Parts: sequence; structure tokens; C-alpha cells
Amino acid sequence: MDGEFEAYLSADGVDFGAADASLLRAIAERGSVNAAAAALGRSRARALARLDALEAAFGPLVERRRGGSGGGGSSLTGDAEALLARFERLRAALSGTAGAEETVLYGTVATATGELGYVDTAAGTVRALLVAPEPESPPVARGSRVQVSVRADAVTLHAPDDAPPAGGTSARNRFPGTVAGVDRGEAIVRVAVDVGGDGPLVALVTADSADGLAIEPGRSVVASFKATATRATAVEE
Amino acid sequence: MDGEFEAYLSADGVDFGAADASLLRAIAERGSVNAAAAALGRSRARALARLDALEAAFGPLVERRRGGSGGGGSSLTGDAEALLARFERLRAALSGTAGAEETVLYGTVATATGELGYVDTAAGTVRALLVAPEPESPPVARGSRVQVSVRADAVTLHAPDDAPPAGGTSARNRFPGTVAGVDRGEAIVRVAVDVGGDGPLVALVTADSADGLAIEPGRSVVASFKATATRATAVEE
DNA sequence: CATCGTTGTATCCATGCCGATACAACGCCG
DNA sequence: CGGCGTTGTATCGGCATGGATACAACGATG
Repeated sequence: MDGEFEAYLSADGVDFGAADASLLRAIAERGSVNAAAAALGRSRARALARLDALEAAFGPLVERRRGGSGGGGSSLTGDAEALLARFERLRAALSGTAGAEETVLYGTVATATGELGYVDTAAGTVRALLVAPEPESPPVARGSRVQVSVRADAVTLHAPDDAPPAGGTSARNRFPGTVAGVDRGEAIVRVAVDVGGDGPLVALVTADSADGLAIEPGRSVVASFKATATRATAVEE
Repeated sequence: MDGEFEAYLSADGVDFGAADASLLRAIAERGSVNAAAAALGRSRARALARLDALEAAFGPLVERRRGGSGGGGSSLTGDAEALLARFERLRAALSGTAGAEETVLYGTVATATGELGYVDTAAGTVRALLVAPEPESPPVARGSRVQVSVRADAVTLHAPDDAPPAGGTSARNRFPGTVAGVDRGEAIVRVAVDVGGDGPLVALVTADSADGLAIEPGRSVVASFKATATRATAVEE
């Protein structure tokens, strides 16, 4: 997955986004809506109105005081801190530097049992969560054409003789393959594994793990990932 | 993580969201912008203008023909299909029914090495990716107060005598604990594990895995999750 | 050639959001 | 009591977005 994202937390038709987070942070930092708005190049009236709208949807976020020492001021509530923390987690989950890279495999749903199904792909059969296109939509059905996404950070690499057992009751997807490429960061390593599909299966592992497995191009490995960490969504034919 | 989300794919200042996806899908289904707009209760002029804007940012999405058999019509390009697939993956990654639930642990960064660090939490030391607050911000520093989020779908459960080895070169975070609660779906199971922190560590596993481990309240288990699947983001004191 | 139903383009009006601005109220402080 | 700097509220004008509408162009079809 490449490109950029914007994400919002939603409640009662109000979307909390990056501009709102900036406003709350500026209030915390400067202690007043007036100074925060000025620092962000926004009008105070609009900032106050936006806070009213956000509070109607997300609960009390800013305690505001007029008069008194310093002329008045504002501070964040605990609810605001929690909301900011939630927003940060959402951003972190999506941010490109935090392992949002995915391997995408195309295939057809072979069996569907409740929320889980098996998908036949070029790389082999994958067990995955079947995600409905819309919250109220019918679930993905057997025979549907789907894309299966596997996050790089959900993939574990094993030496061939140290891998989880194939088949049986193990719920892990398991693919033997050959290391095709290695990109090293300071403490994390991106490993591309050729598992016989159209493109490589990508794993994001720590440098210790990579070293412990002596990861290098040409090395045989087994890649595994949880069924519940794997999503299948419908695509057009 | 609870509540609702809205997510957008961004390029060149244009955000592709649910309404845009609905428009493209309606075009594919009805074969014309006119019919699609009418079906969605939108004006044709605005729909066409929106397509122009989207195409300026994301590339050619709709092939439009005027005159001819049927009076003309429109169809999606391959780029549009790929964009829709990407948007579906984004939605699936965030959707509540697909395992986006997280355990959040608060703690302090003890060591930081490149992108990875160790965080001291009430449940014990966690190895995690340190996510900068903003793309251009300095990384999270040692001593920082952080929230550590662990997705339920990233947590693997093991019987105590079958768990990965503690310490050494293993890159997996590892927490022995006791099953505190079990919620069963048709094919997946949400398991809350008491690991000694403020709240339970939540795991989303398949029903076979849960059965294989004889998961029930009171059962001793070991929960493990990858360092690269674990994110630490800064929070206020 | 006229008709049909599409796309292409332009215009109008309504609504919502936004910054700038102004007046009012508040409570501390000198 | 006046001054200060904040919050509270209201108004104005500008801009963006959106639906409704209208005219023009296109190419197959009868």
C-alpha cells in the first residue's frame, strides 16, 4: 500500500481530524483558545464554534474560564486527552513508517464459515477474515473474487526446520519460500519472500530476528501469519 | 479502540472517501455518470466536476463516451478498480468487525534504538515501534510517556509449555497470564487475558485455535505478539 | 434527417464554513 | 474603579460546495 491517508474519528456526524487535534494541542500548550487560534492562523470565533461542535459530539473537551488571573484561559479535559490519544493511535495504525505496508493477493473464496473463509490464491490457499463491503452489506460469499491483504508487520519468518506445523489444527497461514530481497533499517528489516504468487510476500521483522535467521537473498524460509490478521475484501471481476 | 472512523486516500490535496467510492461503484453498475448521479441523489454536473477533481489527483478513473449506441456512457478504468481496491483495504483495516480492537498500555520509553524501543508498562516491558507524532517530528525519545497499542488480531495465544522461549534473541513480546473472558463468534473468538496490567490484553483468535488450547476463563496461557506489530505513540503527562 | 440519451460546459441560487471584527461579560490586580 | 486579557456572542463578507437547470455537442438508430 502506498500513497497518503487522512483519517477521522467520527461521532454524531462530526469528524475529528488533524486540524482539530492541532487546535486541542495548541490550547494545551498556550493555555487559551485565543492564543491557540492566533498561533494556528485561525479566527477565535471559528475556533470556539468548532470546539462547541466537537463537544456536542465527543463530550466535554475544553474547560474555559473568563476573567481572573491572566484574564482567563482554557485547558484540556481528560476526555480531550483520551480523544487525542485515540487519534494518535489511528494515525499510527495508518502511517507509512509504522508498518502499514501490505501484501495483496487476489483469489476466489473457496469456503466461508462465519467470519472466516479460505481463499484460493496464486500463492496457495489463505485463511482470512471475510470483510463485508459495507457495515450493513451481506458477507462475502463463496465464489466471490477477493483481494487478501496481509500486513507486513503480521508476518513471522521461521527457519524451515523451526516452522509451525503445516495443516492440522494450526490456524496460521504458512508459506514456504525464498528470500528475494532485504531492506535494512537501523532496527527493523523489510524482507520480501518469493512464495510462488504474482509478487513477493513482505514481512517486517526486527534486525535481531533477521540476524537470528541469517536472512539474505536466496535463503529458504517459512512465512506465517494469523488468519485473524488477514483480511479478504471483495473486488470486481 | 471504539467509536467510528472515516478514512480517506489522499493525493495532491484531494481526499478520496466513501462518497467517491459510491460514485465510482454506481458508474460501474449503471454504465453512465448521469444514471449514477441520479441513483445517488446527486447532480450530474457536480458528479462530473468531482470526477475531474479526482482524476487530476489520482489519474484517469472513468472513460466517458458521448453519443453512439445507448446515447453514450461511462466505464471505470483499471486505475479506478485499483483505487477502489485500495480504499476497501483501508476500510477493512479500520473496520470494527475485522479485528481492529486494541489493547492500550501506558508506559515510559526505557530504551530507543532506531525505529524500535522498549517501553516499561504496568504489565511488563514491551518492545514496540516508536511512531513520531508528525511525519516531520523528531522520534519518540527515551523517557517519553507513551501509549502502546497492540491489535487483538496480532496477539497469538500458546499453552504455557508450548510458548516461544522467553528472552534471548526472540523478538516476540511475551506475557504469561490467565484467561479472564471469552466471547465466541461463529468462527472467531475474542479472548481477554489478565497479564497483570491495568486491564486485560485482548486476543482475536480462530475458534479452532481456541478449542485446541481449551480456552476458558481461568486457563493459564502465554500471549505473544511481534515487536513490529506493536506501536508506541507519545501522550501527554 | 430527427430522435434519443449520453457527455460537456456554464449559470444560478442556497447552504455552510471561514476569517475579521465588534460589543459584552468576567474576575483578578494595581 | 480602571485596565487587562480572556471567553461569549453576533455580524459581515468571501469562498467553496452542492443541487437544479439550460444549452451545446456527440454518434448510433430508425
